[in-house]
Amino acid sequence: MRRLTRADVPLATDALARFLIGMVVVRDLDGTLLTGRIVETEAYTADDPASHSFRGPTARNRTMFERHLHAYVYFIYGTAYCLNISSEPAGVGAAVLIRALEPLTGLDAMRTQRGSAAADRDLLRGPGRVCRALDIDRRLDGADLETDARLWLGADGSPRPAVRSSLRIGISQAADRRARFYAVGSPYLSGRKALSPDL
DNA sequence: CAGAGGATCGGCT
DNA sequence: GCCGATCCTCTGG
Repeated sequence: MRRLTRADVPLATDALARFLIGMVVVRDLDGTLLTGRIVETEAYTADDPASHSFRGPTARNRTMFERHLHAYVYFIYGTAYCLNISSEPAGVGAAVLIRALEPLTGLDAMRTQRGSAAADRDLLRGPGRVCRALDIDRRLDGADLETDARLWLGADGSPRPAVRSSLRIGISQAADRRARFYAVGSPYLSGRKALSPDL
């Protein structure tokens, strides 16, 4: 598995969100590798009222303003963390939300983290589950994914899946933007089935 | 300083 | 499908 560098990936948010479908999230838990293939993302741009960055930098969202390939991790609903990858050059507040992964390796460790005997299909289906299973929380906020030992992105040379777009999930502002991207036909997607048609 | 609301999940109907 | 849990962050006074 080759580690992705900044030179490998698009700067622009929507292009990055699309590019990341098929890439691999690698979480190194003291030498145990938990990995999953990205099957679903959402783009949040600086001019998007639904984006945390829309009203400018704050203590919470500051890593959205880092240059691309930094981890932006935030806590939501008192119960869940969400993992994002910052996009765009430094100073522009934008990121890609990782919504779902197909589990590849370390499934037993993921179940331990989840604290349940979840089926493979449910281990990483949804942004909160991804963070629970991969032990991702605010400690990883701001991590540089090009150099950090704990969390990085990989390319394993597998064929690129077909990608389609849809409306985003759980959004009330700018709800009409088609900024969700998914691997067509993947059984590991979150959300209602109607949002992820195969054709 | 108080109040509202949120890029969710799991359990129940 | 709906509802509650749970708490951090931002906003306004």
